[in-house]
Amino acid sequence: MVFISLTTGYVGPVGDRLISIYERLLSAFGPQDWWPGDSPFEVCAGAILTQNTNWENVRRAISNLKNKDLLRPRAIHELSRESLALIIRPAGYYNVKAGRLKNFVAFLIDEFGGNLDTMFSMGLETLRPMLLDIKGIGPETADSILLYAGELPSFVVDVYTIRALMRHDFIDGDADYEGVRSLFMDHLPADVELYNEYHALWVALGKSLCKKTKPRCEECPLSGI
DNA sequence: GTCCTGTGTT
DNA sequence: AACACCGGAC
Repeated sequence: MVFISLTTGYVGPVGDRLISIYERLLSAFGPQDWWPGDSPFEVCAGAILTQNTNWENVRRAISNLKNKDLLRPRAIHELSRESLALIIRPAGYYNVKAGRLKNFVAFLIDEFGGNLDTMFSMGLETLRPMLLDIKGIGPETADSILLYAGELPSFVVDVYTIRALMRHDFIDGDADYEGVRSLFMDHLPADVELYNEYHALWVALGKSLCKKTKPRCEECPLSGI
């Protein structure tokens, strides 16, 4: 099926399991067509703004930036943190996130002349540790930028992924970010479209059924897997 | 473990 | 009024 055309080799029994989970999610929710962003830079900004924040509030903050023609690296670099904070206010944590956005664009401008194509041409293994060195860019934000803005095959793990995997006993309670990311990357082909869709499907599951409180487990497409 | 914060839901 | 929201720094 889809799996065969994506596969570069045998991915093992764990990979087979991960693929069957993927196929169930895809059947239940359909293709998600992420990321909601008109440009790679918008995706980078969205990845920072959505930290622990619902997407609707992020969308408002991005809309504010667009309306002022400020959704550009140079523009954000030249804005004061205080001014930027007021503009992204709907996203919450606005003082923190204004600093984080400016940290990212300072890195982008200093290291790559403000050019995202140049940044992503560094490749996954080189770029990921560089992104993680930026204050305010943690593993989930870095992987979201790499995968959804750069189209580099870095699997994104989030609270929804962890929660669902724990509820189905695929991972235990002390599982950390890198461990769960490795679970996917060590057993699946390094395929951008697969990683894109798979993460988006975990989010679809987490928002609709596998919620923090009052999960609707009886409707779970993964029951009995 | 605690802090950072607006907006919608319960 | 309390909780939840595609985290990360300290």
